[in-house]
Formats: sequence, C-alpha cells, structure tokens
Amino acid sequence: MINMPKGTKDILPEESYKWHWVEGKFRNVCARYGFKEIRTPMFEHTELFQRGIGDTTDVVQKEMYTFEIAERSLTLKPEGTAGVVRSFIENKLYANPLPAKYYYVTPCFRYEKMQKGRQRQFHQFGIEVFGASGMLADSEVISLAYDFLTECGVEGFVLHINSIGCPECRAKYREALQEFLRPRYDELCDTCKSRFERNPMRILDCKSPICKEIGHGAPHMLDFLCDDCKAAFEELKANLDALDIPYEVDPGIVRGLDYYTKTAFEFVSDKLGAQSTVCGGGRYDNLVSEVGGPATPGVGFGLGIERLLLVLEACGVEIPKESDTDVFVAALGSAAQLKGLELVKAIRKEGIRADIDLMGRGLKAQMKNADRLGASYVLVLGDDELAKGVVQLRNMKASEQKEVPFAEIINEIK
RNA sequence: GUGGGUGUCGUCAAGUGGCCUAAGACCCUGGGUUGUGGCUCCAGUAUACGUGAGUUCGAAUCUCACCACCCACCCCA
Repeated sequence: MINMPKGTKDILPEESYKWHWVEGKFRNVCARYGFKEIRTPMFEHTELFQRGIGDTTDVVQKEMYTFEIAERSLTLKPEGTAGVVRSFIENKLYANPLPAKYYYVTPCFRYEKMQKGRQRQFHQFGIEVFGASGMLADSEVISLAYDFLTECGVEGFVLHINSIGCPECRAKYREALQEFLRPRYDELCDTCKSRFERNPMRILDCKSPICKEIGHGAPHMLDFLCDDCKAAFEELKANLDALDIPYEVDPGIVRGLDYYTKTAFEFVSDKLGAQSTVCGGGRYDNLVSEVGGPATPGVGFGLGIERLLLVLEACGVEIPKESDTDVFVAALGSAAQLKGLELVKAIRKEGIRADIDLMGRGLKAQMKNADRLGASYVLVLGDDELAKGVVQLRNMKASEQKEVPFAEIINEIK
C-alpha cells in the first residue's frame, strides 16, 4: 500500500463542499473590492524565492521543495506573493493603469514538521495591490480580509497591526535593540541566542520567562520609525478607525519573510492551538525592484484555507451541504433500464439533478438509495409501466405516488 | 532538528497474560406474502489487534526496536 506523503491531505467529498463555499465567499468579496484573479505556476526558479523572500529566512533555508531538472533549480512555491510579483514584472503589468489588484487561490509547499493547522502542502487565498504607496491601499487590503472573515462567520478573531518601518529605520532599531539586549546575552535561551543576530525582534515574543523578563523595557520599533513611516502608521490607524475595524497595535509582530516594510498585520484566532495566525500580510515596497522590476510599492496578505476551515469548525459555522439528487430513476430489468437512461438524460437536460441505479439492485434497495441521496422524486419503471408508457412518480417527501405518462414527467417534477 | 502522546474491523469502541479462532454499536449488503425509502425486526460480509523481534507453556495484553499519525518547540498561512 502506498500512502500519501506526510503533510498532505486528501480533500474528500465530505469536505470539498466546504472548500467550494469558502472559495465562493472569497471570490465574491474580491469581486466587490475590484480584485481580479491571477494564476501563476506551481513552481518557479529557485532564485525568485531566494531573492524575494530572503536568503536568510527559515522558509528559504530549510523549508523549500527544490528540485533540479535540465540543470535548472526549480522550487514549488512556498507562498503566493513572489510568483505574482514575478508575473507582474514579466508581463509588464506595471504598464497598465495602476493600482493593479490581484487575488489568487493556490496550494503552497513547505517542508515542515506537521502540526495542527500546518501541512506540507497547504492552500492560501491571497491578494496583492501594486502601485499604491499610501495607506489607503493597506486599509483596503485589511478591510477585505476583515470582511471576508466576518462574512464567513468567523468569531473572536483579533487584528494585530504593527509597523516594521523601512530598511533605514529598521536598521537603527535593530541596532538599538541589540544594544539593549547585549548585556544579558548569556542569559537568553538557546533559540534566542541564535535569534540575536538573525532576527532580534523575535526575542521580544519568546515564550521563555527569562527572555520575557530580559526583553522587558526594550525599545519599541514604533519609537524608532522615521517621520515618513510614523506618519504612515498613524494614517493606517486613522483609516481603520474610519472603517470601524477594531485592531490592536502589537509591536511583537515580525513577519518572517524579508520583503515586508512598514505595515505588518495578522488576524489571529484563539481557536487554532499553536498556529493561531489565520491571515498574515503587510506592505512590501522594495520587493518589485528587488526582483528586477521598476520600483513599485505593494501590499497584500496570505490567508491559510485549512486554518480558516479549522476556525469555522470551532466557531460552529454551518456550511450548507450541496444537495445530491432531485430525481432518482428506479428501473427494474434491462428494458426498463434502457428507458430509464433516456429519462435521466432528458431530465438532466432540463438542468435537474437526476440519478439512476448503477448497481442492478432490487426495488427496495433502490428506494433506500434514493432516500439516502435525498431525492425529492423517484420514478419507478418496470415492465408494467414500460408497456403502458408511464412511470410511477413517487414524491418522497409527501410519500405520495401517481402514474404519469413519459411525456409529462418533466412538467410534473418541475 | 528537539520533545511528548497515541496505534484493535470502513468508523467509534470493549478488552491490561490463558474460555479472544476479539464484545458491542454505527456503516455496508440482503431479507421480513413474489415491485416501493426514512422507523422497526432478522440475517450476512470482513486479510482488525501498526510492523518486526523477544519474554512466556501461552501475548491484543509484558519488553525492545522500527514505522505511522497527532500535539508542542522552532517557524509560518
């Protein structure tokens, strides 16, 4: 027996209708916000992610599905933004009227250890806005995510926002933070020691009590923002206030992908266990130029579909099931089956869901099956009916039955 | 990469050394005056003790290893 690879999941019919539902909601919100779908390849040249996401990030260093073929190094996309940025540049979409607004639905691949809310192949909804440098774009992006989650029926989520500044003010902050922590470097936990050079901001939200204590009173990124970044953050908050979107300023948010600048945000839920972030995003003003395009600001988010489904489940959201069948044709004997085939074809042509027994079962069993499928009507067709040119039309809900000539079946069930 | 937990039929789940050639329930299949569902009754199917070794007269029950899954750290959606 060959099993599915670790970290992957089959999405079975009992589950797939939920995916249809959330996808429909997402496309609907995106349409109302003026976003158009973009589909980019499942894999890209490895360099794209190295340059875009950042060489030193965990994602690039140890989580990518990279393979060589024809002497090219390719990588299954670990996130959605880089590919969209590449496409934006390669197709010269920046020459179109800006802003450019895209959404996508895509699988992503990351070689990680499995956990609740974390798989090796997972799926994201995402959006990107290119060309708008003002905070209006950021609040639009956040607002879309907020509306989407709300309309799905998610409860109890919290929006955390932060500004991680531009490269200039972030560098200053980083230095100040390291300066602050350096005297007690030896006391930090092992992971935080390694974070010290790589990503000192992470130390501030370490769970270890010692590190928490050491981090107490540390300088805040927000205090180091340059005038431009500071003004932008104030503007973002004003926009969110105007939109009536509640948020918490959380200086602890540090995006793990290098391309972010200024705005960073997360929608977190307490219903998910350790992986509490359902949706994360922010602004990336240098990514497009970094990947080789004309300097173009961008902002967007990624939203984990599996995590969303977990939250919906926890919130007790009832996702409507897709119904199976309207009409079931119970034909007995091969002559009747032949006629039954004609009938289902005609019924289906009317846009009505129709099914016919494929198992050669007896009438009782066919009735049972029709019931299981939720059919509203059953057409019973045996030799007697065939001879008379009629069908026993049974209304399953009312448990009533009458004889109907072939020609009138469609009208009766409509 | 580092911890912790779990592993009995399709599913849930009894059983903790011998009446286990493994209970029960659900599901599934067929049947209850020759062609009618949902309720009920009856019957039936099944290569189920994760894998391999060991201890023992005897193991689903004890030991070890391995594997798989889950959860947590790390990181992230």
